[in-house]
Amino acid sequence: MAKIQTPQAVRGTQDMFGETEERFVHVVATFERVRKLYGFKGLQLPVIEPTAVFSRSLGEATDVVSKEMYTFEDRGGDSITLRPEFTAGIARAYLTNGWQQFAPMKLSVHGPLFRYERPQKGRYRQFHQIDAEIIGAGEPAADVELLVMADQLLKELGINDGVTLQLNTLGDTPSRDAWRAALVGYFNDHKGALSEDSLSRLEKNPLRILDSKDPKDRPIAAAAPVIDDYLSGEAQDFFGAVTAGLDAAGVAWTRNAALVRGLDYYRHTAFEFVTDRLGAQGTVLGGGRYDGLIENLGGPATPAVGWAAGIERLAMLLEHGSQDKFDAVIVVENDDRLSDAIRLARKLRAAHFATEIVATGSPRKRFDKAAKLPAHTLISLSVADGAPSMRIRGEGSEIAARVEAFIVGAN
RNA sequence: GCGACCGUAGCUCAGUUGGUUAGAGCGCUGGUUUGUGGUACCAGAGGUCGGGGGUUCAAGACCCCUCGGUCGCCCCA
Repeated sequence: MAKIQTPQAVRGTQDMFGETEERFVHVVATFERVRKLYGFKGLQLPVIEPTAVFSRSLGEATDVVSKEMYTFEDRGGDSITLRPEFTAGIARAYLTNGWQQFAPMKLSVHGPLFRYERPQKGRYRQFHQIDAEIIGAGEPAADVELLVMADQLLKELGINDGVTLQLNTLGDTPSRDAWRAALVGYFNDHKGALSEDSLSRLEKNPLRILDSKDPKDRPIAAAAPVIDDYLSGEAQDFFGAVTAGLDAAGVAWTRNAALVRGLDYYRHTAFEFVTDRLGAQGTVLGGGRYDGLIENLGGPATPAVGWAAGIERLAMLLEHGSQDKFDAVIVVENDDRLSDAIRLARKLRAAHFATEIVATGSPRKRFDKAAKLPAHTLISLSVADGAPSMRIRGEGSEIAARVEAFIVGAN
């Protein structure tokens, strides 16, 4: 008989288990707790959307739309896309459900996203993000609230060490356009010294030359025109209000004038929490104000601001995975005690003690097997001199004391 | 899309310039030992060396293709 090839996971996907899974869940649980502290409502959204949701918001011709989305035709002939981001889908839901009536809305989501990219450290084809948005709020206080929440989240996860908040403003539309024109002019004057990659960026996405990694581009980028010289008074006031709010909240930040967004719908605030501990994928959490997006989707002009963070990346930064521990492990050292063990386990679990039974394999080795499980209490059931015997070994912790007291009380 | 490195038991890996029946540790199963105990010893199961093709008397080692993994570039909504 021919041996069949064992199926493999799709490239760029992962099966999370054990410590990896526990870290992942911990990030989500922490996010859920923190976002409630700030009054953000939860949202559950479809994973698939009409392709137009993304092609219209991101721009038909961009690489991300043309090359990096999972797009397919369904059986009815409609073009469907696995969501590559949350923001566009949230904006779509806002419009289709008429949520203007609730504006301003503070919303949070988390779940899987899909991008057809080459996997590398902290980058997968199916990845997961937590996401927070405020839609319908045009004032800088909304930006501040979102940033303060992000800062608290990172602190509660214990990964704020070595993470810095980089902040920039892209200005309002006139400011941004003027700056962009000045940059294109400047880079055109220095064409000869730019790297090959940056020459093509000059055609497609000139702002990106500013954060080029190529050492050839660095000095040119460093001397490029800065947004500050092109900011309108209104845009300056807006950015000033954001930084003042952060200072008032005690959130540390640094200005990064090279922090840009490629898409035109971004306005004003752009930010990234960046770490040096994840190789090339340094951004841990990023976002900004996207006042132009909802209009791109055919809706009314609606100011909005938000951020998203990769759960896998956050999980990788966690100090140590808190391994789940059993409250009690019951060892059946003599098969005659199996029923007793089942009865006791049932009682413990009903009292909300996480309990495991070890009753398989060589009876002589079961104790060793059980002792290797992470547990607060180890309960051994055996038969000594013809009489049933139970021994409890606690680790001396408060939980162990409660388990022991419960067992004594229950018998 | 481009580049570098990698792919040998369930896991972590060794395998000498190609040369008999492919190894270790951990884990697993069984036995012995110990007995308020996470010990030690013995034995066993488990591998068509990611897959396909080629070179050779001979390939886990060399060549080509392919599929995965890792890291970087590009991109980054």
